[in-house]
Amino acid sequence: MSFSDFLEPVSINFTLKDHTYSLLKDAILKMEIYSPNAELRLDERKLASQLGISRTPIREALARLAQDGLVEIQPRKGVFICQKSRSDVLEMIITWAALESMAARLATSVASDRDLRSLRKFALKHSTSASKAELGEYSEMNIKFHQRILELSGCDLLRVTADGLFMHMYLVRKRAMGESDRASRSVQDHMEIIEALESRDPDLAAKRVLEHTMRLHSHVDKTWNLLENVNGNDSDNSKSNLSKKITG
Amino acid sequence: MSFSDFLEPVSINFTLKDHTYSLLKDAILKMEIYSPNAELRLDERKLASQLGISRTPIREALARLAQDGLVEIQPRKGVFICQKSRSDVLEMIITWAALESMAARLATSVASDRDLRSLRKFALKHSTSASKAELGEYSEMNIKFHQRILELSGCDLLRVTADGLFMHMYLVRKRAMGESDRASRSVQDHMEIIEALESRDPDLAAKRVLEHTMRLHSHVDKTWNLLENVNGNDSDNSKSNLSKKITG
DNA sequence: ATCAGATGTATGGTATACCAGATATCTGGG
DNA sequence: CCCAGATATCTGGTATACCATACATCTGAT
Repeated sequence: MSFSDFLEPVSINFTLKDHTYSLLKDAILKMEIYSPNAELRLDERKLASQLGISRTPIREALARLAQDGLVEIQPRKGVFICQKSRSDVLEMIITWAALESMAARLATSVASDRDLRSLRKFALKHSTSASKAELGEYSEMNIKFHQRILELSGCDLLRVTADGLFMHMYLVRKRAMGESDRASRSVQDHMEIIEALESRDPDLAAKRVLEHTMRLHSHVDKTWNLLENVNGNDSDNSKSNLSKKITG
Repeated sequence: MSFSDFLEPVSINFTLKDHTYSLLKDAILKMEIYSPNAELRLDERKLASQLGISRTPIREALARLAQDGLVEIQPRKGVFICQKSRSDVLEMIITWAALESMAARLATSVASDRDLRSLRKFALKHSTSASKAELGEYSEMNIKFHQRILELSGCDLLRVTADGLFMHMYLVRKRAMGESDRASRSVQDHMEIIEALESRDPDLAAKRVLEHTMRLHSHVDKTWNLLENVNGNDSDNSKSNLSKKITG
């Protein structure tokens, strides 16, 4: 074994730009952007010196993050992490509902019996964590369940688009999600969704996913009460109690 | 009137980066990217000299376009305009259907009678151009009609997300859309959608939008037969004839 | 004491130089 | 004539210098 056999290249196609993009994205998603002392401003030069690279790849990464809606670049002012308002979050949930409802509709046609059995098994396995109030774990599995439905649709664009929304939901997860009384209802919903998929009924599956997700909409609508000051008057939106109206 | 009164500033917050982004985006959307002699590669230095600016703002604009999925940046290879495969387009239509169907659902609750009257008037006004086979005009109005429904949902995220899809559809409009026998059916569909909205029936409105858009899916599925060589084997996708299965 | 204007500084916007990988071209041996 | 290896060059990746704006601070006049 010669010396050069140990020299595995660092990974081909590696670019600082892409690396910085993931790095910044993860950092933003992990940080508590709603804590009162959160530093919302990103200083290019500071980031550059912290990461030990120049500003160029950082600026390109920031341009991508801005396109994602994660940060806002104000010309000659600075780049700031975007805080989501209640109505932003409610719109995300609506859009998510639209996508996943369609995914469920597709899944009744294209998912295999094996896939559905696997989904049921997954849901059952994690149903206990809901009752035990292990909310962190449950929340994690909850997301996975929904992502799985998106995957089973076979439509990658639905999945990718929804992933973009989940990313933002992750930002506000601690504010909007996870109360124990919702978890048991959620488990029941999931089972009914699986049954609809198994019965290969596109309308029923779509309806159940829609209703399930719109229950989250109602919940967030009622319980979002934090730091409203940052975005001022946000309570006049006309989507209040929308969930019941539109699910027929 | 003094001299300086004539010196109107160029427009505040103007940046070359943003300007270049719109410029390149429009250029890409307008060009015939499927013509056999289309130049798919974008040369940073060439663009820079053509626009008379440096590479930096161009690179930032390209980073954003890549995030949009309009171009692909291959590290140390080059940046290329993305050609859409048939299955890409079919997935876009599915996702579009999901979004607009939800928009119609919402619109039954939040759109005013006045808005709906205006929509009906708009559809009637342009229904003639369909029969006159003025396909260019009809196609334009067709898009507008659908965008209007997205607007009437009151959910900006639905609208914005769908706009991102329309943008891509624009790229392939000459291949996928506009045959005169579809136009008259389309007009009829539109009227039925408006009726559903006016009757304030969320399920019916959602269903009719879904079926309408999935008819486009079927149409593209059947008629997409161009330049398949660029993306190789693309006919094995399992979404063929999906439209009928999933609309119940 | 207060505030308009001047000045300084921080920070994003842009241009440019240089580096490195990828590809095309050349060249010499077989 | 063909092909492997060397070489040239093209082009994207990165670093850095410089410019312009926005904002803070200072200064002096009222």
